[in-house]
Amino acid sequence: MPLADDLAAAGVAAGSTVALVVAPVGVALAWDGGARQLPGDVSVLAPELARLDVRWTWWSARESAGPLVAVAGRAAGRAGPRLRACWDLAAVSRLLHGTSREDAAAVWSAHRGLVEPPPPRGELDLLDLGDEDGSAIRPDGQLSREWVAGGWADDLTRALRWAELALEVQAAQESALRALPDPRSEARQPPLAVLTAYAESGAALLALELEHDGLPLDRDVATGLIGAVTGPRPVDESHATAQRRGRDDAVLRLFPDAGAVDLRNPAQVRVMLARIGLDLPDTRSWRLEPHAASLPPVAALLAWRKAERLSTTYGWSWLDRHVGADGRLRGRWSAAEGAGRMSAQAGLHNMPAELRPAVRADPGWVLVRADLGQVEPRVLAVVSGDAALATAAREADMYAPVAAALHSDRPTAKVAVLAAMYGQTSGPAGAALRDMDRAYPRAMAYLRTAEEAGRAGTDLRTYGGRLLRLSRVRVGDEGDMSFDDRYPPSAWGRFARNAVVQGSAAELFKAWAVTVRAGLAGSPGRIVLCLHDELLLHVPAEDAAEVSALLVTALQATARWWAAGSGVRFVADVAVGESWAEAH
DNA sequence: TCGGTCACGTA
DNA sequence: CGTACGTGACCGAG
Repeated sequence: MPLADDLAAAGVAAGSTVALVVAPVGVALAWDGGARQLPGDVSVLAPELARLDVRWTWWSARESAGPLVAVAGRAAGRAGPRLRACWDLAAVSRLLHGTSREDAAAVWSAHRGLVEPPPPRGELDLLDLGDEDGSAIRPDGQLSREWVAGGWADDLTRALRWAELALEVQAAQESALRALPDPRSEARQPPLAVLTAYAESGAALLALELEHDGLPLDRDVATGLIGAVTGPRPVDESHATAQRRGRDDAVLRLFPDAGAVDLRNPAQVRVMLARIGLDLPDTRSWRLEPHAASLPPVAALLAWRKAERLSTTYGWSWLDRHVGADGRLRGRWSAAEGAGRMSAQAGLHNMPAELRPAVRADPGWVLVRADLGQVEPRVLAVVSGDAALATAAREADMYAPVAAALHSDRPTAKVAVLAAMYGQTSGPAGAALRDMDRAYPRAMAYLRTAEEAGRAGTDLRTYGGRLLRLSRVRVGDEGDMSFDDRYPPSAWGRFARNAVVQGSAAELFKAWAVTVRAGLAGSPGRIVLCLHDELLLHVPAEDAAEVSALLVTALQATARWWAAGSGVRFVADVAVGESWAEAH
């Protein structure tokens, strides 16, 4: 009997939650009131699984969906069935509990309210096993270290137990999310936090697909761009050294007595600059910029820095390490980092704009780019419930009405809004900030509340329910506090003020992205890059118009539930081109 | 070999 | 002295 019919007969309704565990020997499914063991290779089972209309629950997309994503692309072809709705316990755990780890041990301990155990290491230590007796849960309530290390994969009976535990965690996570207050001015079902869990789970799956599919990059174009800055690809190490020397000398010649100054050593550069009369606290480019016009050596140094950046971070070794033979740039993706933004390695998120011409569609395909306009101030209008700011956010350009309300010009209005969200304390925004307080009191109060929570060490949640852990741990008995080591106390307030806006915007963005992904089902087009407020899609040329429309309708559909009742409008700018640069 | 600092790319 | 992120070169401690 086909699996779909089997599950239907077993009472699994469309859209219901089914836990999925993928083991080498087969697949285990568990749902409320039933279970199945499906022996066999996942590559054979994958297409049928992908066609089922259920919400897959897995410990993490990487563990369970990884094999399916790899198989679906290969076996089913580019337009084959894709996994649909899911519930990613690791992603939701990060949302609900504000933890950073995604291993099952951390997910489980957060679920049971236990101390987070040490992260699993590569190899099992006998000491780890303690008095484990082979069962999944230890006497102390933690997950078995053996199971966490992959012991669930030994046979289908264990895989099924692993699926049943996933089902338990899912139910607890969902009811905890349902218990959170719905922040929308028009509360609806399902609650916003549950919808956010769906989106965060989908984003974790999307992250895996981004890793698998890669970003199309034309090696020849990239070679031309890099070569124009650094010279031709060096044939050996001495050639590379000579190229570097040539670039260095062109700068050093312009400084008197520069001699053997190492341009890569900021201390030496600072001394060198002092000799031409520039006494600066550091040598950062924004400090040098004002002197570039009057001092040719400084202009040369800044140009050198740009070239050096390209040759070290985005040069030949970058190309060799991260671009595959198939012309795809691949790096590891994370669906939620810190405040909740996606992040990516291999330079995918910080590639210099000069290299964008190298991001090129395959022949017969195009890149469709869409970015959200003024997303953070619009998000602030939604999350703070500020009626006046929401009215401004009904416009395509919301800074125009803000400028009118502040009796200022548009640039000043923009700086004032950004300054409020980012916690800027100095500069020319001061007066405009006081006007902001008068015009948008609820938005400003919302930000101030977040800042005070940051300073006081009180946990916060984003609009979608992401826990921002701001509480400080008491370290010594003298009461010295240590928060996250990254932040000095002076920055805690600014961090929190920004995190509630940036994190909520990231939730909207991911909800949009997974809606777009769903809209691409059955077509060969793919999302190939997520960049905080920008999506880049690789699609057949003949699909360009349809996909462009999808990007807009998906945003409207997302905003309907995300910003329900706020009146805030979200806008996207869409463009099509052969390259990323052209699609701007 | 490691962590800290500086620097800089993107949003 | 606006926030977030990832990356690489250099330095000094171990």
